Amino acid sequence: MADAPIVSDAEAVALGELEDSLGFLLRVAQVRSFERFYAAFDELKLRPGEYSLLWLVKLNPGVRQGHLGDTLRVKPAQMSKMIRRLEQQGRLRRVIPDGNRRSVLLHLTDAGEAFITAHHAAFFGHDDYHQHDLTQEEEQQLAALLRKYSGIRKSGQGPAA
Amino acid sequence: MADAPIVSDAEAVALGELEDSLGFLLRVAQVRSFERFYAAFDELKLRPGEYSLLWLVKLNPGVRQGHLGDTLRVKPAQMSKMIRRLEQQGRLRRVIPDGNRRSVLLHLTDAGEAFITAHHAAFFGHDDYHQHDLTQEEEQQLAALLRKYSGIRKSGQGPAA
DNA sequence: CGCATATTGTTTCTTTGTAAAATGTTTTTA
DNA sequence: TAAAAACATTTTACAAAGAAACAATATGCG
Repeated sequence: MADAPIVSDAEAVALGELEDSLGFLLRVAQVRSFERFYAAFDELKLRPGEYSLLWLVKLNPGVRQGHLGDTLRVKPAQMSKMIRRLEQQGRLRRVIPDGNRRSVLLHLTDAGEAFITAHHAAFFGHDDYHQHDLTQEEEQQLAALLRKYSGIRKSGQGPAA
Repeated sequence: MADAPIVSDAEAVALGELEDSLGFLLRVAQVRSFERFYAAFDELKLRPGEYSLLWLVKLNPGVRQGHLGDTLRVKPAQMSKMIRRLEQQGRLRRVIPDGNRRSVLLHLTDAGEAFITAHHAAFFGHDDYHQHDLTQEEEQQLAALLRKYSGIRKSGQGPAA
């Protein structure tokens, strides 16, 4: 069912200009992405944002919680819940620094490190959870266009000017 | 604030391979799309799915509610609420056909037609609510790649085979 | 210093979305 | 032609997401 066609074969609904609407297409693509994610990671009880969050903590040890939330586009209230959950799972450690005791700095536990390593290939690798029909080149094109649409710059690359 | 950079200028969070993750990029792009939508249509009290739904009813008068839900990837329960809301707004008419009295067929009211016409340009046109930096060619490329990712075929175009 | 303002996260409350059961209708089949 | 199964939508109950108020800490300024 995950790969069933969007419209029934019987009588398709005419889309008209909606076929070219980025808002519509982005929503449909994300629903499809979630379906594929859950199909792949269901047994792990992994939620969509969790691996990404842990991944960023690994790459940026001691990052501040709010700063991470800005990056992942997760609102503070939700961030709070996610962090507590990951802490209870024993994958994340919260540190209140003496320098600024309002803030929370994040570190992976050993279990967190192990988790990231164990599922790196499933999340990022060629047996990626995205079972789409894009060629590797198309996938890279799509990623580049989404970054531009969202205003995300690749690491090395500064502003266009 | 809608166009503020994703990460603070101060110290960017390293993304690593997440920069190329379609799952992550699709989510960020959709959040950005919603921000832009609300910025443009706030005063209208228009919700993201409503214009699309009315648009499809205009193009497919008498379409069945469930069939429309499949197309828009909206679950039945939510579909029910959206339809009732649009009916109360006086833009949509629900018709129970004699042929199959389980189903609900949808038609626009005159007010619904007028609404679609009035905001067509804002939703689809060149003064589109998407204030992105893509060229027109890039926008079409992005739309095509999203369709392929999602398994949506453009109207004229049958299966690849 | 001492009060006003800003920062950073958390808690609470409301809204939105989903899953499961219920309702009413149609089709199948024994 | 009843009983059973399938279908299309709605209702209900629950879970996830968002907004606004709250608590704690830090900074600026008289």
